[in-house]
Amino acid sequence: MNEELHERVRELVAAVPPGKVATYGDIAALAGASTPRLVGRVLSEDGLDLPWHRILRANGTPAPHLARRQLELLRAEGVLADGKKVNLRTYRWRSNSG
DNA sequence: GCGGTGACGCGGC
DNA sequence: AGCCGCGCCACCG
Repeated sequence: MNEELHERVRELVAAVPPGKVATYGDIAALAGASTPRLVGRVLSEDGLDLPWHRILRANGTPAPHLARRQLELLRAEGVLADGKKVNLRTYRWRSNSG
């Protein structure tokens, strides 16, 4: 595995500011990963020391097994969710042109 | 090398 | 609103 890529992901995830969120696809693209799945894999290994809760799926929903946790932590940062979905148009880190 | 798996994402029905 | 298939790729048995 490319440890550089691994670091890139960590850096990017850590770069997401409080009150904002990013998608796996965004992180993957910025990190240069060929697939967003790699992002999830990295977080599953070292996400413990990262603001992993700021990473959402492309539709604004968190991962099912972390959904409750995700939304709870985001809520503490001011990121409100509609049920299980977060309005990326409002909270997405950069690229929120719309 | 092969098949199954998974913090994903898009298209089709 | 749910279900399926494909692409993608490292990890595991």
